Amino acid sequence: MSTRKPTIDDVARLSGVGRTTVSRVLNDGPNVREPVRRKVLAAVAALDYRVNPQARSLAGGGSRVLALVLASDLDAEPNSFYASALELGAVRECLQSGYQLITRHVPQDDPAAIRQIVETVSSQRCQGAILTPPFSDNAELIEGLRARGVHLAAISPGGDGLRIVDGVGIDDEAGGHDIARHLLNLGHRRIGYLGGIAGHLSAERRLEGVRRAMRETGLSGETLVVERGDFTFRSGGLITSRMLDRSPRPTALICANDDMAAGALSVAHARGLQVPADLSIAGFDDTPVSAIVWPPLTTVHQPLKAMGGEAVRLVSSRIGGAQGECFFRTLPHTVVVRESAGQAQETTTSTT
Amino acid sequence: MSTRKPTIDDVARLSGVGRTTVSRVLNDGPNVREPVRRKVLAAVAALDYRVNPQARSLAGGGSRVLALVLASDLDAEPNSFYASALELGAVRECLQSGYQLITRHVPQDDPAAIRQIVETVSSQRCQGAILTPPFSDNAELIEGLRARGVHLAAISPGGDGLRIVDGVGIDDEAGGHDIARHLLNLGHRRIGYLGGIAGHLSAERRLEGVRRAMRETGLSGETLVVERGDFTFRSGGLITSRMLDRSPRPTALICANDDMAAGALSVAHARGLQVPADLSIAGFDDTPVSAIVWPPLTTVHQPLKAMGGEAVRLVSSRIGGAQGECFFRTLPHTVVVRESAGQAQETTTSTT
DNA sequence: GTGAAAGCGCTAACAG
DNA sequence: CTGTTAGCGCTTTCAC
Repeated sequence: MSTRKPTIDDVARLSGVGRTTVSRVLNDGPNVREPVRRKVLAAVAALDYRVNPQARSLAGGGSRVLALVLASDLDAEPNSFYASALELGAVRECLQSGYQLITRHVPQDDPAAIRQIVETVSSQRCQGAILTPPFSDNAELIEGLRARGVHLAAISPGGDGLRIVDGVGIDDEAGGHDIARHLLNLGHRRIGYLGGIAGHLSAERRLEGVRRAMRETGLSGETLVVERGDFTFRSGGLITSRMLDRSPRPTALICANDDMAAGALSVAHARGLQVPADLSIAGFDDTPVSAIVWPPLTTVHQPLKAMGGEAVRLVSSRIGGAQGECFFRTLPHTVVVRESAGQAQETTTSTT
Repeated sequence: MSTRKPTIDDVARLSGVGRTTVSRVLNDGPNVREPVRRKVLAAVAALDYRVNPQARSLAGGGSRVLALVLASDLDAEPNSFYASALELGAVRECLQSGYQLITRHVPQDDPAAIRQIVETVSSQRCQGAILTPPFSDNAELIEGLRARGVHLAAISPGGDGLRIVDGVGIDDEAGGHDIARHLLNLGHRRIGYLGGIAGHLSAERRLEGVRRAMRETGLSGETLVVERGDFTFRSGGLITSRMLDRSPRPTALICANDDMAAGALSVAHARGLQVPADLSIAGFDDTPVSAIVWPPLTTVHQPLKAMGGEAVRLVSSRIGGAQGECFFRTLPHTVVVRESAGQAQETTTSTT
C-alpha cells in the first residue's frame, strides 16, 4: 500500500529541473524564475511530496527542533494551565514556521536539572530552546546551552538591566502595581502578598509594583505582609492560614498566581469566611483556574499564548541569523475584574 | 568553543574497531564480544558521544518520533489538566526509551482535523501516534494513519468488542458504576448525569455503569436524568442550570469529568445552594481541578500519567515488531471521596 | 565476530 | 539563473 514516499529527486525528474532548483523552491531561495518555480510546485503537489526533515537536518539545514523547558514538580503538576497555554502558543507558531517542538518538564528544585536540560536539548540536536520561569533567569543554564550552540528565548525573565537572553512577557512591575491599586481603590489597607519562590524574578517584580502602589497611596510598608510560597495551590492555602491568624488580619490577599489564589480561596471557605465580603483575593495570570473557582478570581491577565508564540518567533529569528543585543518584548496585561475582590469592609472608602 | 560533535567514526577510531561494531554496541546488536563492547562503551563515555538521531533515522533506524494527538478547542483549553497528565506520563516514558514526543492539539469538532492529523504525523515521519478521546475511536483516522505505516495506541478507546487499536484506560463502565453506587449509598435517588459529547465512547460507558448501578438498586430509568455537554466548565454550568430548573430537581449530579463538575459547582454557588448539603456533585478523572475547587470534589481517579506511559510502551512494542491482535490494557481506578458529595437530604437513608 | 562499502534524502558549495 | 558534485552521520547488506 504505502509505496515509497516521493523524494526530492522524484520531484526534480517530474518537473524536469535539477535537484538543487527544487531545493531552492522549497526553501524560498533566490534565483528561481517564476515559471520554473511554478512547475516545481506543480510537481510537488502532484506527487504529494514532503521534505524529509531528518534528511534536511542531516544535510545541514538544521534540525528545526525547538525545546520548551517547563518547570514542574512532576507529580504535583503545578500550574498546568500556565504551562499549557504557553505550550499551545508555541506549538501553533512552530507549526506555521515548520519547527518541531518538544516539551521537557523538569523539576525546578532538582539540582541536577540544569545538566539534565542541557543534556536533552543537545542530544536531541535542538536548534533552540524556550526557557520558562524560573529557568528564564538561570545564568548557568543559559550559558550551558549557548555553549552548545543552542539559540534561546525566555518567558518572563527577570532582567532589571542585564539582558542575557531575548525575552517576552508582560511588564510585571506594572501588573503588580495595577492589581494592588485596584485593591487599594476598593478601600483595602492591610494587604497580604503571597509570593513565589525567591529565584522567580518576574514574580519579585510584581511585588515591587505592589510596593510602589502602596507608597503612592501613602501607606507604610507595615500594612503589607509578604510571605513566599512555591506557586502551588497547597502553598497558597498554607500561607493564607498563617496570614489569617494574624491580628489584625489582612482584608485583601494578592497572590503571585491563580493557583495560589485558589488555595487561598479554599482556606477562606474552610474557615467560613465570605469572599469577597470578609476577605478579598486576587490572583495573577488569568488561567482557566480563575474562572473555575468560586467566586471567580479578579486577576491580572497575561497573554500566555501570545507569549509562547512570540518566544518561538524570537528564537527562530536568532536561528535565522539575527544579530544584535538581547532585548525584551513587552506584551500588554490587563486587570480582569471578577468577583473575588470587593469593597473593603471596615475601612472608610478610599482615596480617589 | 563548541567544537564539532563527535561522530560514530570518532568513537570507532578511538576504540580501534570498525564503525559497524560501534553501531552494534549502540543498538544492542548481537555478535559483539564483551571486551570489545566494553572498549567501545569506554570510548563513548570518553568522547561524551551521542548518536545523531537525524542521521540514524535517515539511515533507516526509524525516526523515533512519536506524536500525541490531543483534542482541544484551542482557545477554550478544555481539560488542560487531563491532557497535561497524559502528556507528562508519555513524555517520561519516551525519555526512557529514547523516543521524541511531539504533541498536537487538534480541535475536535473541526471536520478537517482528521486530514490535518494524518498530514502532520506523516510529514514529520512519526513512527507512532497516541490517540486520545474522542480520536481514540475514530476509524477513519486510525485507518489513515495505519495506511501510512504509523503504529498506534489509544487512550480509553470505546471498544465494546471490536478492537482496532491497542488501548489503555480504566474500566469506564465500572468507574461509572462505582461512583453512582457511592451516591446511591448516600441515599440519593434522583440523579442527574452530565455527559460528554456522544462520540466519546468511554464516557458513554461510564453512563452505562451508572445505569447498571441504578438498576441494581431497583430504580427505574426515570430517576436518572441525562444531558450531554462537551466536557467544558462552561457546559457543566449550563447543563446544571437546566437540571436545577426541573422539579423535582436531582439531589446529586454525576459529571463526566472534573471540569464539568466545577461548572456545576459554580452554578450551585451562584444559586446559593450549599454543596453537598443541598446538592451533591461528583466528578470524574481526579485531575487537580478536583482539589482546587470548593468543596473539593468526590471523583473517580484515573491513573492518567500511567496511562500515558503505558500508551508509549504499547506503540513502542508495535514499532519493535510485536504482532498479535489489538488488546486493551485495563488500569485500576478508585473512587476518591472528598467533600462535594454527602448524605441525601430528604430521602430516608439507603439500602446498603 | 568484525569491517568495508553503499546509500538514506537533502543542502551547500561550486561551476557553468 | 541552473545543474553537478560532495558530503552530513548513521544503519545495513555483504564479505571476510
